[in-house]
Amino acid sequence: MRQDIHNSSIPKLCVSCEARHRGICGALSPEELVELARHTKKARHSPGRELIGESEDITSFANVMKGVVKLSKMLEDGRQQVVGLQFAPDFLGRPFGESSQVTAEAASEVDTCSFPRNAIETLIKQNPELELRLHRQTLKELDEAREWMVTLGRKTAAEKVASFIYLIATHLDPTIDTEEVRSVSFELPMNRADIADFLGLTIETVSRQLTKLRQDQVIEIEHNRHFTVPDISRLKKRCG
Amino acid sequence: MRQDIHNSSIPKLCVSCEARHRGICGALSPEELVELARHTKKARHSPGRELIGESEDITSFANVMKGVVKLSKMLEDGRQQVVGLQFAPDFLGRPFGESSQVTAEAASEVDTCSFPRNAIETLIKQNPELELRLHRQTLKELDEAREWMVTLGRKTAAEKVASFIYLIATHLDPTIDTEEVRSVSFELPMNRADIADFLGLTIETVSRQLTKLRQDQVIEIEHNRHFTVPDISRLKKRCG
DNA sequence: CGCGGATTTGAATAGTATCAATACAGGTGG
DNA sequence: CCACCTGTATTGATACTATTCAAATCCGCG
Repeated sequence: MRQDIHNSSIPKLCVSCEARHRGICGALSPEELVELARHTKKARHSPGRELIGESEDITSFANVMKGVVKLSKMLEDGRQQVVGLQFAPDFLGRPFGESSQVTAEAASEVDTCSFPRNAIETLIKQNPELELRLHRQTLKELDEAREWMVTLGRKTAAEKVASFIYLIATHLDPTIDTEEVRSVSFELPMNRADIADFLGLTIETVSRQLTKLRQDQVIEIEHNRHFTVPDISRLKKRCG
Repeated sequence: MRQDIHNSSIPKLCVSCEARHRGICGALSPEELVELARHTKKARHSPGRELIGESEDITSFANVMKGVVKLSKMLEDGRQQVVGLQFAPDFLGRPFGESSQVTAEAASEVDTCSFPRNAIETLIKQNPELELRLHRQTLKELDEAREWMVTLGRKTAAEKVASFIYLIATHLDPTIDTEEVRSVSFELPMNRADIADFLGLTIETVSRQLTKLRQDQVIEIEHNRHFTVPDISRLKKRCG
């Protein structure tokens, strides 16, 4: 747990929360945190649990505290595309009361810390730094979306799958330095169907490409979900 | 030209500019407009002209006043993906001094109205409404990016090409009502190679799909660039 | 141990890319 | 005015990648 000089003045709820450092709560003073914490509610969600419905009015916002949330869109005939993944301590929800146009769903087990829309809107009005953080988060999501557009539009199935594993590995462990040879190990926060929907492929193709990566000893897989990448730089070379 | 009550107090430059209505300049008071106009420079760019280089420091921002700007990203081996299109009166440039990670290039003939980064940053500090408009623009770009991710990841070549024509038609003429049968006509603001890079296809595939749409009388094409869509709703049905 | 869902593997097919050739439009110079 | 040239777009034949449909295997769990 990170220690601050005045931890005592900070809500218990917030003391060990990453959102207070890298997330939007970093914009808030201890007093504002106390005020916001009065309205927050922590919750745990199982995989598949829908957090925000497509084009649904958003009545509350949330910080992702643990796990991965997938944002997806669907075509009328049922084809689905995952358009974003939110990791802790990302912010979930859309400012300005516009409808979101995406479905947010827990991909893995997810913990959130949610607060009513008007609580955050009141804070935005009195603290411009908060608005700035929200804008930065939007810019980050835009960058990630565009980066992924390159993957969707221009990479082969093999490169897509490699890129996906690379993305997950680097997001779950932000300390990864790709320069030095380094081994990483992690639990995949989603199933093959979600991966396929993220990559614009079928589950079968995803599976085949995973098998190929395993045969080439770029990755090791145990129990379907536990991945080990013995040499990140070798994985990165496969991302195209 | 739109008329305002106090047109006289507004810089000549701005009087007939859409950015003052739907763009970011709408956040500015006449006095602020005057101040900003002191530093602005109108410019015309030919197709292919690079406006912002990838991961280049951005020293100036701009409004797109006419034409279409394409935002693209490239893989090391030269594969390219167009990740966004900016129409008048969209804003071009990135707040917070972060590098942009995308290349902005005039797709058609483009007119811009540009101003130095510190001019806009000064205005942001004194006018929170401007920051809000920029945030909204970012949200709009994020929505468009995600919408396009569905197209890239989940649509067939035929649907992609139909979606592209639909996108261009609706952006060039925002009054289009898809409910009533209506004919639209427009100049494509980009060549086949750009379309292919936007759709994640090859030029040959784009061409074949255009031919098919023409044979099915969903579109008419004259001189390669001039498109007519006799019935928008029929085009929309092909977008998947 | 056996069931059901998730994942992998296999064979056939469809869709898109690639490579090559042709057609077209716009501009140039005789 | 026409022949020519150049860059862009279309069309054709073939190769290859990813999908589809089907079957087998693995895994967690009662």
